[in-house]
Amino acid sequence: MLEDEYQLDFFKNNGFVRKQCQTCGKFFWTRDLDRNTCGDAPCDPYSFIGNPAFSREFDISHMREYYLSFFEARGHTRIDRYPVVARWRNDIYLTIASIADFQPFVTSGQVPPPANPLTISQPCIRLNDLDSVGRSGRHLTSFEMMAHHAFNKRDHEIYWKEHTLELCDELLNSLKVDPFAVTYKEEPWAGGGNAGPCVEVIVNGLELATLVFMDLKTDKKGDIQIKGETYSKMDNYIVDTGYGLERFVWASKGSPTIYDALFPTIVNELMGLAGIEHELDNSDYANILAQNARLAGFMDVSEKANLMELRKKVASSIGMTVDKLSAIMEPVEKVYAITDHTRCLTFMLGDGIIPSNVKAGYLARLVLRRTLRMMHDLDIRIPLSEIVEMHIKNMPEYPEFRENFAVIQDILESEEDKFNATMDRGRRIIQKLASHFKKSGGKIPLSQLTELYDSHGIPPEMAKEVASEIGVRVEFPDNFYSIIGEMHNKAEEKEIEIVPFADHLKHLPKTKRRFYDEPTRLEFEAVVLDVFDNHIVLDNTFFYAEGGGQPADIGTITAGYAVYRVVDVQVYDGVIVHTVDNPAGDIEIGKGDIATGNVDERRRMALARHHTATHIINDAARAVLGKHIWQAGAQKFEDRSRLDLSHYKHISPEELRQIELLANRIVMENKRVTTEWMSRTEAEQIYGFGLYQGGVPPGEKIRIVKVGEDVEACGGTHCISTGLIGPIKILKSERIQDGVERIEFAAGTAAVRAMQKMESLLNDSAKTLSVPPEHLPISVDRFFGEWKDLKKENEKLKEELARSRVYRMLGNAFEITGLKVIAEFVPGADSLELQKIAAELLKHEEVVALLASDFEGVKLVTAAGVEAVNHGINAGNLVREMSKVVGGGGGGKPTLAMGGGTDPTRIQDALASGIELIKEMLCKEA
RNA sequence: GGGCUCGUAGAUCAGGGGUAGAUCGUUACGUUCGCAACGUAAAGGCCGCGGGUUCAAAUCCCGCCGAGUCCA
Repeated sequence: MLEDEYQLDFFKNNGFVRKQCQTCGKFFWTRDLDRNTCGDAPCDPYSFIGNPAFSREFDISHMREYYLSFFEARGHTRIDRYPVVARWRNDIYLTIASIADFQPFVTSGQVPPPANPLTISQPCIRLNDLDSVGRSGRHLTSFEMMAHHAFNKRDHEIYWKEHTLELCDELLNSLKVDPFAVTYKEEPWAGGGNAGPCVEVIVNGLELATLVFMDLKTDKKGDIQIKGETYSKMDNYIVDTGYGLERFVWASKGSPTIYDALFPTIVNELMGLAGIEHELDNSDYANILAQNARLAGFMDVSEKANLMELRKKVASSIGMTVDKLSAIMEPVEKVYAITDHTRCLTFMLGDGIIPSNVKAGYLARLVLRRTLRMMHDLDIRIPLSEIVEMHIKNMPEYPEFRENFAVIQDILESEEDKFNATMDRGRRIIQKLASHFKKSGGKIPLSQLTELYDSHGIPPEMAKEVASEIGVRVEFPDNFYSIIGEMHNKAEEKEIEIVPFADHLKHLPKTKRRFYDEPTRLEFEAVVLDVFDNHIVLDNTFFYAEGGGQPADIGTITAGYAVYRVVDVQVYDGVIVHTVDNPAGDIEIGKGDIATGNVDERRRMALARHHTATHIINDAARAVLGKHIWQAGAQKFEDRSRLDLSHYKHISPEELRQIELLANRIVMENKRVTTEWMSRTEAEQIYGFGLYQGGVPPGEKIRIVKVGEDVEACGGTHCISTGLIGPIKILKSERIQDGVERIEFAAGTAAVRAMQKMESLLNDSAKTLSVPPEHLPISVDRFFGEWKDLKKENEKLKEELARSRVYRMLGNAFEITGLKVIAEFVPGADSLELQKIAAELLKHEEVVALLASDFEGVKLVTAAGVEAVNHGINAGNLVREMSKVVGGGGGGKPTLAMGGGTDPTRIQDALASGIELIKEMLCKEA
């Protein structure tokens, strides 16, 4: 990045000089002529700990208010925060910065900002440095990014670099920050497809703010190179600032760690529960923490090796052994992490994330389980919800969290139960595995540990703990978790979506979608703009193109005498392509022809009914289950529709009935369904982000569909009033992911058909049992019970029969060299019967039995008593040879074996060959 | 969205082509004034569902349903 970018009048007029850092070589601006380092870690240490950077202390809410009103007083409009779950975006799950609120449509210039310039304090969540949280003294998973933004265009500039720096300097001055302690470090910024010059604002070793001047976008033909990417100037350029609220509070207090500055009461409460004496008044103790935070500022402590390094440095600087220091620090660090993580969870759950094993929900569970594990380590035995409640009380400026607390508590409880169940299961698995390895005398190999973690969620630390109780050693490398990461990264390949026939579409104008203006019209005329293969593009159309989980319309396109059946309709960048079915060959329609389109009414109505019904079910589910309900996906069909909802437990049959009833009431109220096009920003401000149930549509204007209480951004076709939907019948619900429930339902004719189908299922079943349908449950129960009883009785009888047959067979037995040989054909006996007989015969040690039946082909069972086996008889070999005779195979143990074949006419031959074989076996033995 | 593991008695699990098992729990009997403990015995299984391979499937293969877990 060019040096010129930073040559500002602000610096020159305010006595700043540009210097190069002696340590890191980066350039920075300072008023202090004697300064030689940039002020940032690791070049300079923290100097605000025990020595606050501001003239007075601020807590979070006062600091936030101070900042926002400061910028309000300087011409900025204050706007409300956005949720921490980035529902308006499909590229990230969590809001990671204030600018994320305005990406992509505001930053790209497509949509005007809600205000300009504006100021906001945006709660953000970043989980990148999870391992450093608690250890470094400064890392947080959740923080508020205070910001002021100005969105400039080439022809309309609000303000740019000069004023941004003026404002920053003025803010710091107003807080009585020593002007000589402030440095502005030059640091080019790039990320998310944009880049620009950037200034980091550092006070007393702590980076308090980042001022980004975003004016570049990635462009393969661009002439500006940064970090291997080429960029070009944008037409719009954006002031993107980020002031760390929590860091401001920390700097104002000068406490040893940021956690003690932010939530002292919660930290103290948890320290107490963990049995730690957290006396910050004790100067020795405070010094350990302060020294730890100062030195941690220099390094990345997420890795174990670095953490050890940190311990050594801190230990030597305060004259303590590493072991003793670790013993003090580890529990303290865990309390800090728990405090931080629970605030993160408060934001996540408060904003409606449902813990799950996918997407944002997985991130919530990740944080949640880390927290539970640490609480377990410290033996803190209070429900998670109690800590979350402390945070909620601490944040009165977020009343929505208190309102949602009942649901949050419920979620946390069920998550704790799930976690405990997983850990119990895990413990048993390890115990089993460990005792297996104890027998073989080895230790548990790494491959087993990775599988344990990957498949069962058992962390290696726990495996080690449990295995050592049994006396089996477990070792795993420090980079265990990165090994897991690599295991999963291998099969990572992204498919690039190719727009087919892009060449044809390039020059075509966007198709006019007339089904929005006249939702009930189905016949229309249009000019043919292009025809290629079996695709037709018109200048306007009433055919709905597949989108928003609604399949395409079908129908016909007619030109002259030629009629074509439309089988698919897709939209590519605004151009609607009708695909027709033409087995005959060439399409006899050309560019410029006038064509008539006819949309199939039956299908259109069926899809519209299901679409409007989907909104109603969504609304009804929210009313019955709670405000956390969010659409996680939807698909409409002609005969049914399905809707995936975020919910943390199973929808009970009773809840399902309530949802169904409520949905049908909304139908019967026959409410008007209204649609209007609105500016995105306005719509978001009026209706909130609940609009984006079905995803985020592009563009400045979005279509708002209101169905009763439900308001969504939606591009689908709808019934004009709810009464037209007809009945709504829920068909089933299933859990498609943890935290996501799917409801399948039918509307209108499809609902009637579905009910008829269920009715006939019932009637058919009832008919088989000759009972009325209402008796089915009782009758089925009775029949099943009787069937079980009969099965048992049958088995008993077979055993009895076997016993009685045995007497007869023993009488028929003939002798071969001292052994009693039985060769019998038992007509109709199944394999189990023969086995029972054989088992009975086996009680006689000198018996050799060959049993055959003609059940389903041929079944054979052979048995040899102990004495017979000693004489060289092998039942397995006998049955194998006999089975060959009847065209099959068999095998088993020397004492008892089974086999069979397909040719019943040769049963006697098989028995004869068995007898021969017995003779041979005895000869061999003799 | 992708990967992996698992569905067997009321519970926890073993078995992994050839007569379905263990432990706990349940019931009965014995011992006891009674209980606990102990002893003896019994009851309790569509081996998740549906196909396929095989003489034979709880076991192998395919599909579905259900549960768990890791990664993005």
